[in-house]
Amino acid sequence: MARRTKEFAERTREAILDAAEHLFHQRGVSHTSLDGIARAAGVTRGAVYWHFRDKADLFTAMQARARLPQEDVIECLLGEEGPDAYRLERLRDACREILWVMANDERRGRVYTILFHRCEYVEDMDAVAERMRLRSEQMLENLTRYFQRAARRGELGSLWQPREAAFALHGLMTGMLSHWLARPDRSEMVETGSRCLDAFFRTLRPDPVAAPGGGDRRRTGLG
Amino acid sequence: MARRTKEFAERTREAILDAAEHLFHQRGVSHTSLDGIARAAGVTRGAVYWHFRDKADLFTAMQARARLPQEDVIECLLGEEGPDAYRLERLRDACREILWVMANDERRGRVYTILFHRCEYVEDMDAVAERMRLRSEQMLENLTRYFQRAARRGELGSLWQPREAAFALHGLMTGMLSHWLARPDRSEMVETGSRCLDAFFRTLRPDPVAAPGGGDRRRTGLG
DNA sequence: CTTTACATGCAAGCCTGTATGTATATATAA
DNA sequence: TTATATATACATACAGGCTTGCATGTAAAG
Repeated sequence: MARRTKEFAERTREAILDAAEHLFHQRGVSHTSLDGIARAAGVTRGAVYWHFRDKADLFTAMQARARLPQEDVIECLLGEEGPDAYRLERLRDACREILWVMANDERRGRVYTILFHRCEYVEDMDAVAERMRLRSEQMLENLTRYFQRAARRGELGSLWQPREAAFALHGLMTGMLSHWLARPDRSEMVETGSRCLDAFFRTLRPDPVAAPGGGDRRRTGLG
Repeated sequence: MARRTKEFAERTREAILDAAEHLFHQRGVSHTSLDGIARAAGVTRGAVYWHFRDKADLFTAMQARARLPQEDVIECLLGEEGPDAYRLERLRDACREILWVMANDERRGRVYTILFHRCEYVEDMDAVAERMRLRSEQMLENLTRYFQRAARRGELGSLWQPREAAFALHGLMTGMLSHWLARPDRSEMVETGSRCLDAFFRTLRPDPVAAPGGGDRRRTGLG
């Protein structure tokens, strides 16, 4: 065959990325050959090498395509203004949504499973590893900033310092994601995960609501 | 060369395991060849194939050699009796010790870094992956049981159910380990990690010390 | 003399990178 | 508008390296 149209080429590129995503997920990154990807995509290695420099480049593109929700969510929250900004409930809901996305969005679930359990962060992947580390630092900073502002609003209890709360939440989320993404059955991921988040966020509050008689635990919504 | 003594063979075996551990850590499991391991150990592939069936077998042996502290610790705690049994402080200290071990015991640190970030849980490694999953489930069960007994002793606050506390602690530990094991510098691992654990465990307590007038947040140490 | 604890050699497969072929879309010029 | 040139989007072919698994030595321990 030969050159089709520009949009056809784009579809080829997407097919290659799809194939890579599935094969990386099934067999792991380093056990997947470019030839295997090409054939799964219905093309030859020529096409792969046309669109991507090498496997690491392909991997990066695959990762970028499933633009990970975390960063966006937090940065979005950090940009907020108004009476509801920096309420802990907002952050908790954002975390809950991340769990939901990972459990229900097949692409995100696959890509993150690959990132967690199907690739080795060495050699040609060390650029990827460095990006992952940086993102993680960035996330910690953003969370810390969020908790700082929440604390300024009186949302954070005296038991927690912003930085420790950030580390704890980040660790908690990472651990839960790692746990469930290692398993095919994610039916209880959202439910159990949300309960953990609820419990954790309740402990962040300044007034832990000693459940006086069984009253509701929501604050009156005056903000 | 030829057959030396039995103990010499054992030393050869250890040398192979040492080499494998370092190379897996440096270059990742699937990017490390048995020939590379053999040469790093000062032998040939013949020796490797004599002692181990294949790479997966070698990997398993390497993992087993650095018998992971977690299981032992928890099972040890679960076997305890007496007035101090099932105090949350005991569990917290155990978690803290795990952090310390990972930061200071080079072998454990390396092996766990490999398990977290240097291998792909697929294909020939799926037996390993299954074991990891089972361990994780086991750990969750043990933690749940511990928190149940702690709750029976009145150590657990009403905000937490044992199962959620177990999930949260497990996630928190996994996340923190994953975070720091991805980085060469673990100087603040124990300190920051311990502060997170302290904060987390304080929130588990039945009486969250509502800081009535701004007083100190530590309990009087009669426990 | 047999078994152990390796070393060495060989065949085969797989994967990568690159070089080269090729047909077509598209730009350009006449 | 048509003819031509060129860049595009791949397919194919080739060389080379790296691994693995096995088969076959081999020297010393027991």
